[in-house]
Amino acid sequence: MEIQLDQSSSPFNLEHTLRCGQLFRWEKMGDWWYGIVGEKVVKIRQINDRLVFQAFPEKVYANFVENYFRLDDDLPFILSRIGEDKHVRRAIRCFGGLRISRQDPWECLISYICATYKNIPAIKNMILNLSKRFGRKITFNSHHFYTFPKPSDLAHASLEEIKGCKLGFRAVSVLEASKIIDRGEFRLEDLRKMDYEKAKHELLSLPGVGQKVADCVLLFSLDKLEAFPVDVWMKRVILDFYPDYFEDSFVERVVGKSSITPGEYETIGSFGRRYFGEYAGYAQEYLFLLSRSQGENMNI
DNA sequence: ACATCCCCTTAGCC
DNA sequence: AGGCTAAGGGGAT
Repeated sequence: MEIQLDQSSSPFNLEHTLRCGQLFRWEKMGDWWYGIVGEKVVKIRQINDRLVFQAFPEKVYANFVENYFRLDDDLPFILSRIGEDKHVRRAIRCFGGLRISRQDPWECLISYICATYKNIPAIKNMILNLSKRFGRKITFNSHHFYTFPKPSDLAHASLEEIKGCKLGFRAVSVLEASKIIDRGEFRLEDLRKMDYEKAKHELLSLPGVGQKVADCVLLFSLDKLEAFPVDVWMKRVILDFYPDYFEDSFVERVVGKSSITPGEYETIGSFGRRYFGEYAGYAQEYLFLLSRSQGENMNI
């Protein structure tokens, strides 16, 4: 199957989208990207304006790919809004066509609980371990892939089994959150129809979910494009590019710290939403990629 | 080689 | 209330 893109009305860059650190389940082999999405392996490549894809064991159609990569977002409009800022405009020139993905909320939640205080290669490794141990094996093009475990798979695992996937202290949060989701006490899909603030408040009640994890889940899986995740990279970028929007004492206090308090997180996050508007999450992704590429430490 | 720091932070303690 | 600290283990320097 393939999708014909119109780069002027609907720009898309597969490479930037898969390399920007929002997704942990994609790997490039030769000219093709292979990813595990739900119960399927998806193989995809972009050749100029063509997106060519194939899935196994079940087929997927254009609407599946369009939904996953949010090709329904009006990207030219979004970029014109956030691109009023000169730093974001520079990021857009470098990484135009980057899109936020629409992930499965359950997988996204567990992935970002695992992401706590970890670098991206290590996060990928933990998720692969969980999937090998608790997911389903799919062999395609003579490569082995493993689907992401379902809530009941993790909820009924022992703490030791989950720790065996190299999750460290995150294992307790992953197990407890899985039990809550599996028992039906927390319905992730219900968050989609709530506003950003309410949905975030709900997510914060889950173990292992702080503001950063909540914002990532809301942005990458629940259509809250105003979510503005603040990690150490984003803290640096914001204080570096926009110091005049904060009190001098705030900048002085926060700039040298490797971690930030919940209050400081809120200050930076609400600046992002106020300054960039309803598509703050898109601005965050462009700035995130820019900050990481500048240091040349693209350990993604 | 090898030590040391860092990591898309959270939660528990005081 | 808010500052301090511990918590896997792998990657980067």
